[in-house]
Amino acid sequence: MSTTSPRTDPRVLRTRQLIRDAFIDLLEEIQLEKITVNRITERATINRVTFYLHYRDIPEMIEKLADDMIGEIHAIVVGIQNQSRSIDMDWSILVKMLEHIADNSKFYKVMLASQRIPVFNDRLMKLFVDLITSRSENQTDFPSTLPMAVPKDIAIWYGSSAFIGTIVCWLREDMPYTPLFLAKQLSLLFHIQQDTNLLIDPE
Amino acid sequence: MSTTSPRTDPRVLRTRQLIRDAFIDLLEEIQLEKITVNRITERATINRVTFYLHYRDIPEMIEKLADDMIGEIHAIVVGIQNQSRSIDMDWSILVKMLEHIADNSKFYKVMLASQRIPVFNDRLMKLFVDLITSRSENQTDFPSTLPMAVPKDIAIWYGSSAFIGTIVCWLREDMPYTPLFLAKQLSLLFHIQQDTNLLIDPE
DNA sequence: AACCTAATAGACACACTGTAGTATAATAAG
DNA sequence: CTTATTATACTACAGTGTGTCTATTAGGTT
Repeated sequence: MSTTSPRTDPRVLRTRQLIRDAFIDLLEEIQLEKITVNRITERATINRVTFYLHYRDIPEMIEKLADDMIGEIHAIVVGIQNQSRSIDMDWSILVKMLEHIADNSKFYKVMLASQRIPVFNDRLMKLFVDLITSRSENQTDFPSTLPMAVPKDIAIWYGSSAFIGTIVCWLREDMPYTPLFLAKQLSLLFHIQQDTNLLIDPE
Repeated sequence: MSTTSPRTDPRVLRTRQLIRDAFIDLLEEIQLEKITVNRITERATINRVTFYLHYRDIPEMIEKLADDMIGEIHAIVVGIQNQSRSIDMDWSILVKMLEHIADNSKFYKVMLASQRIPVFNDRLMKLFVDLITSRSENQTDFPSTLPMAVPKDIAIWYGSSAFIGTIVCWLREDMPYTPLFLAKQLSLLFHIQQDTNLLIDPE
């Protein structure tokens, strides 16, 4: 994303970090609607015009911030997928994800839990949907016939929403459980759903 | 909420309806950030100052709109809870809820699915959390011991998020299933989770 | 040292906000 | 029927935020 080679000027990185920190800071204090470019640059101790050298406006800046953070999670996912193809691949992914969120809890809390940034939620949702979809496709040991059959897309909506929603609640309550414990519970709840139901394709 | 006796002046109701319709209309077309009082009143064919006679600003207006709509859902819930105390009480509630959402799909789609309004999501979430919480308390036929035990709060987070998230996805895809069918699937997925797990209290 | 580029400073036109004062029409109360 | 109240309309204005421009300073790279 933005951590690639073409951007090496330390001044640019410094400014972006200042803007990011100022924004997250403000997001903890005031409503998103009340946050202005004025306030951000004032808090970041940079010139207002400098902001426009990096982002067109606040929504675009938010999008870029989301890009970066989702990029980091994505790197975790593909990293684990490459290093181990074992049965509990998705389990390790979940733990690493929650640890990453815990490490950046201030960021995630405002972007996801306190002042909700829809773009950010969307990106995470897509990530989970893709993950669960590919997981169910690679799954050959599927229970074939059961009394109840839930359309695949509904089951995926259900599972993905449940994951993200639970993480959001966990962040809101200031992470009362360890990432490892929560990952265990989520895994438990999710696999019950997956294994008990026959997922049928909508077509 | 606002449908009570003290407010009978038809002019007030008319103005509020105009504002509401204009807002939902705009929300379908442009980003929430770009919506101004100017645009709303222009679209509503009312004077800009009139807006301020009803709401302090746009966030407050959104909050009031959410109040009204959540009030309607709440009325559905308590209505059914009073008329029937049967085993499938929560099932009837779910169907009626989804039917209500389908009836007001334009409103729900923008407020919940396309342009996310966090306040609205929060209210719905609280409603579901309360519903599931009271449901699990009144449940005497609980499975007592099972190999896995998930803390009650996590299970409630999981279930509530799953419900709302699934409804949101359903709205985004323009309701590809009937309310009745979706209610059935949600009920299925949810009861598997509830009945298979021993929910333990955090204390 | 010379060169490039980021960041700053000040200014500008423009849009939106929030509030004030006044006027008009409809409703409610006597 | 008359009067008080309420909702809305219209105009105006000061304050603030936006986005852009130009010229200048400072930092980093070679």
